[in-house]
Amino acid sequence: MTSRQNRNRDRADRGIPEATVARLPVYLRALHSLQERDVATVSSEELAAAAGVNSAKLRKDLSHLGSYGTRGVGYEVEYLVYQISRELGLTQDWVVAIIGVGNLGRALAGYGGFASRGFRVAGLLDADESIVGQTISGMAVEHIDRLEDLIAERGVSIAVIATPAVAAQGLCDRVVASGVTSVLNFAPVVLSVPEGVDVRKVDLSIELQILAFHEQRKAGGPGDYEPLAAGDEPPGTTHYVEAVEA
Amino acid sequence: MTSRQNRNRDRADRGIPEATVARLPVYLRALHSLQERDVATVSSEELAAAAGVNSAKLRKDLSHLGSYGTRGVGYEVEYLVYQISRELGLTQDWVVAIIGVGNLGRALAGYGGFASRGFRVAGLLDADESIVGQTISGMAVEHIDRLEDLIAERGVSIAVIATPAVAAQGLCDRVVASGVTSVLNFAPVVLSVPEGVDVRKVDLSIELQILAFHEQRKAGGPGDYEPLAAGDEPPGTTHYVEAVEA
DNA sequence: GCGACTTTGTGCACCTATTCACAAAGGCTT
DNA sequence: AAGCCTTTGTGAATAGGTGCACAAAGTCGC
Repeated sequence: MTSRQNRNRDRADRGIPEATVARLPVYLRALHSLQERDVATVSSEELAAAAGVNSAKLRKDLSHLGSYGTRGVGYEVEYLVYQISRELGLTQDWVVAIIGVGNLGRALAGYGGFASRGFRVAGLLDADESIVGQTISGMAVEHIDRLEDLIAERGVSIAVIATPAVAAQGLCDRVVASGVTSVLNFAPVVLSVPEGVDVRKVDLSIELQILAFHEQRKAGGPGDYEPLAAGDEPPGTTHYVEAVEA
Repeated sequence: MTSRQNRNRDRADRGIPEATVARLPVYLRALHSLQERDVATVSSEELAAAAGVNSAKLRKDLSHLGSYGTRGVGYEVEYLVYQISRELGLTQDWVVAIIGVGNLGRALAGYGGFASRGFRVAGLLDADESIVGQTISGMAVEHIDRLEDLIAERGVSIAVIATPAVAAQGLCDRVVASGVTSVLNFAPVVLSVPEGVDVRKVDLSIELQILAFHEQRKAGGPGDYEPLAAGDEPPGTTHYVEAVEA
């Protein structure tokens, strides 16, 4: 029934679940690492272990792309790499601009994982005159005034915002006004954008806070020792605030 | 029924959904920003807008902590800040070690969002002799050999791994062996840890890949133009691989 | 002190995601 | 060429998360 000829049509093309999309890059990385070790074939069990998920989930995820496995054998690594890459859109080049060249921007500019997966950094921009003109990872930092020109000239399709929080929304607006519809935001603010623009957020401190929550739970949880009897505290007293505010 | 005296007991203490936990830090940030503007009271509608979620979700999330709002009025900002901080465990100090002092490690070391939310960076470690001894954000970089000592001496409870991929698992093992049960991993690998240890992953390139997927969908999606007739490709041919491998 | 108005907290229905468990499929051995 | 063995792909059950819509609760003006 599923001959190799019509596999592409068999997959439910327009409906890959978001949760699956978020895991595909993880599978892809595991597959690349298998490729480096010259592994030609992998079972769902092995690949799932390498990706840190359970094997049923992996198989269901892959089944959304089509039937790329062989029963009794497993998946052909190379073929699967191609199919996932294609589904994620990594077989084409994406032009990225990095806005804000502080430590984080520098880390991003030098991150090998971008270039090797179809992402080409075409511009580094900053507002700080003392940074503009510097060469970072072989690329000159340009002034933020040139943002709109640069997006248009170089065909930027993804903007990475790595600026302080206060600057982020304004820059996001400019970027969106220039036609960019995908933004990766590292600034600790919620960006508001018009319909049709995708924003993904990476927040360093949120992850730490989630860890702290679980760590606290392991140690007994809040309320067990009641650091101060908060429930009896009349609102308006302020002394508890200094515990969390720098 | 819910007098202020027994609010703490009213909340369903041991069952805060994971999805809620992940949003609490976002609410907290929005609340801090309201505090700075001297706003004393906020409705679920307003706070939800500031946090970028819908108001029913916000109310349900907060209801998991207890009943901290007043019908007809809203939530008292200061009180809510305290309750969320306490639930997340931010009223106590967390001692953090940053392992790997490349650009990313530096960015993390200098990130203000840590210090101001109960996270104290107590050590910066690296294996590179030319980095050891340097002062980053007012703190001397120490040699990775001192990892175990340092964790024990300073009571490190959270380890942040910001090293190249190859080094990450080995360092993670050492950190876990020293008793750390919370790890924040920036290296692009899946870390395996024993039961009881929490790992959270932040992956810069995965987020970009997810954006690329959606960007591609906006432009018509894969399969619409069929860059090459992949379904008809016999497995074993390799020319498509160079499209995705650096 | 009362009624109108606002806003919370939540029951319910829906949707998405996860996991189990197994029939169907394919390869390999004899 | 037949049967055994492995592993996929997926139906069905379960769990988890979201959002609507509204009753309950509380404030504020008069």
